[in-house]
Amino acid sequence: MEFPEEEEEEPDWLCPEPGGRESHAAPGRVSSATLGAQSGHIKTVPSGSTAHRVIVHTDLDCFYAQVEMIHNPELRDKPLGVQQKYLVVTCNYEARRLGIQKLMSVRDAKEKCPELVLVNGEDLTQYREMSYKVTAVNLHDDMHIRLVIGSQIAAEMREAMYNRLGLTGCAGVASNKLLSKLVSGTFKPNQQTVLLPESCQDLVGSLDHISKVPGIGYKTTKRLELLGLSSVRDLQTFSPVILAKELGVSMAQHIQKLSYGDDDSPVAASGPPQSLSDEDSFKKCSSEVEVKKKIEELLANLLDRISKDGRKPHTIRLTIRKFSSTNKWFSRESRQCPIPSHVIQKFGTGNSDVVAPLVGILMKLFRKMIKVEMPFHLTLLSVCFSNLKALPSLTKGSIGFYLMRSSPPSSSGKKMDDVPQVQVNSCSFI
DNA sequence: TGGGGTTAT
DNA sequence: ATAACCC
Repeated sequence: MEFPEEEEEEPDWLCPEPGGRESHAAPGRVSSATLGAQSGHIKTVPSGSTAHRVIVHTDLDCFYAQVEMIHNPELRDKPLGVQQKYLVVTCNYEARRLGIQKLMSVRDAKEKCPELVLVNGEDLTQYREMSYKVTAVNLHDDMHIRLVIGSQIAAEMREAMYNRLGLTGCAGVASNKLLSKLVSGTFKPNQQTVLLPESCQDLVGSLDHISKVPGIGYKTTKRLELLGLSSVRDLQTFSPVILAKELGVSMAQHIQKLSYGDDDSPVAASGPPQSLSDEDSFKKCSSEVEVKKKIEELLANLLDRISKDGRKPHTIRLTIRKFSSTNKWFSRESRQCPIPSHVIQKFGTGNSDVVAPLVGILMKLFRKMIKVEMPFHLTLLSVCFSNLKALPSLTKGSIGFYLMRSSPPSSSGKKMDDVPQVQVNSCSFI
């Protein structure tokens, strides 16, 4: 029947943070100049630590008594107890100064403090109502705080990008990936923008066409246009049932959510690329011999890059684009297959062991798409290595992995001063 | 529109 | 394994 409360002397190893009351930081656009200057101390995080969360627990002071005082302000400066049956279940701090404790009997309380004012707290309705409001405020303010912190992090990321690489860029800070991407370009060179939750609908509404929604590409746009949809509003208000008939339930739900700015897709750390490819386009390629020659060029290039990367591909893919006067672009076809394990082994060593078998595989893939006894006309060839697997010992989550330069580890001649200038296990923050 | 790249089915 | 999507 009572919200938990904590009653403790202030310990001397902690101190209250100053000024919670007046700190109404307003998120909005944040100039990098404003944020460039904050500084601070260095936190060291043990490698492999899972300490990446900040938990804030809030604990209201004598909740029931506060609610009563809000409803009847005259009680503010008086000792007040909230009574349920024969118990004073909680009381305000004035009453506590006078010796009243939680769950004291009414008789004991009156004895201790005859001036104690008692209100009946057996009907929980007003407390429940206030409780709903508390969670709503927490939700709202939590978002607010996250956005403020997000804008500081964005500023730090841009600072780091500039200091370390000399690159400038924009950033968008919002409650999900879709929105942050959409808002990031609002102010264009080298600025950042925070999207307030209230402005979310204005943002998606400001898009002049469905094709501007990230996630709705060329094909989907065409299909939506056939349904008569062109504005974001059109998509928002379109019948979900009919949309699902056209695109399937999953796609329909997905893009309709996007049209409202809803996006629950998780953020994934990107790290190094998941595939490496090389492609070339040309006016015409129509004989098997030519194809083989092009493929050998592409492959040589890729082999070079993959050996610098250090990882080994387990899948290989060949992509072609056939000439066609209508539907001029984007009809690509591809075939892929696993790379035999005995070929994979030979990757780090001199590449020439690997070329012949791979060309053989690629030509087989080619013949799966093109009947070579018939005339053909290609305008593009592409070779792709994917399903890249790290060498042993360099584990994919490790810090070293992400700090590693693009050159492969070499067994000889690596001096200690080649090692990164950055302290590996210290992160500077806020 | 070239040369990448990732994700959904 | 392949098409669709994105920048």
